[in-house]
Amino acid sequence: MLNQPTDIDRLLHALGDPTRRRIVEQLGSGPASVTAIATPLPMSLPAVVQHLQVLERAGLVSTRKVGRVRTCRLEAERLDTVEAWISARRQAWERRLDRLGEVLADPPPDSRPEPQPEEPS
Amino acid sequence: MLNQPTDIDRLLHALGDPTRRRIVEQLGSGPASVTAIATPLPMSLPAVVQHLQVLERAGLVSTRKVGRVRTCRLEAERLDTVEAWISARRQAWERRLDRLGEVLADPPPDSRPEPQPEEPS
DNA sequence: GCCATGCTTAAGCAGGCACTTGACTATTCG
DNA sequence: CGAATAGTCAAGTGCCTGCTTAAGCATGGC
Repeated sequence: MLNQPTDIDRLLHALGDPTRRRIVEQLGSGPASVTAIATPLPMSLPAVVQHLQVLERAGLVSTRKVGRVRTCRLEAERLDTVEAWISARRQAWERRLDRLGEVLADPPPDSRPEPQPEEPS
Repeated sequence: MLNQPTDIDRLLHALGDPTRRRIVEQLGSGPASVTAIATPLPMSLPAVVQHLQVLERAGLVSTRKVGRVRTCRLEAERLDTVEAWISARRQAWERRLDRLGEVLADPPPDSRPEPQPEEPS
């Protein structure tokens, strides 16, 4: 944990907080100012700004200040990164399960790779 | 945050930690005992057990103790929950962008729903 | 120019989280 | 029966997080 956080790290951590997910969902219906985001939330404005900074560091929202109002926009493509991470792993596991299935369906006499822990009943 | 954590909450929080993701990835190549999981990790065994508890509360791994060895198994379907959450939101946003695209392509004289902040210039 | 608006900055605080060590229990093996 | 192995439990530590309040600083409308 003394390591600097990676990309997927910041993403998952940012999405791990319910307040931030709520912000993300609200931002899904269009860009909004900081106060517009903060108003429905049960906390102070600086707290919301801190959440927004976490989301921005994760790349999930981009902000732009014009005049005295900062407008926040959702960066939806960033979710592709998360989805990619998930489906990559899922595919790997499914391949493994497929191979396991083949072995179970047609067990050649000595192709057990590893003494898998099997309960001896 | 004084709220009790929801399902997706526990999932995203569990996956938000690099050590836990590493455990998940290692478990992707088959079930393993606690010490087998702990050995490659640069921390004490109790620390690993605590990570495993977080993963178990999230439903991402299930464990089973037979004799003195506890075997941990990955619950891959749990990632479907995360993927579902993501793609549900993404679809909603894409629908919105589609509608926005339609409006921009063929603007009927009075169907602007909201004064959306659009950068001047 | 003046006041309201919209943020920003700084400091501080409570609780959570990721660890540690040390002592203990339960199982297997020689 | 020991002794090694596998995990458990409890307590404690330090850092990180999610807040707070209070003050400050621009911008915009009158």
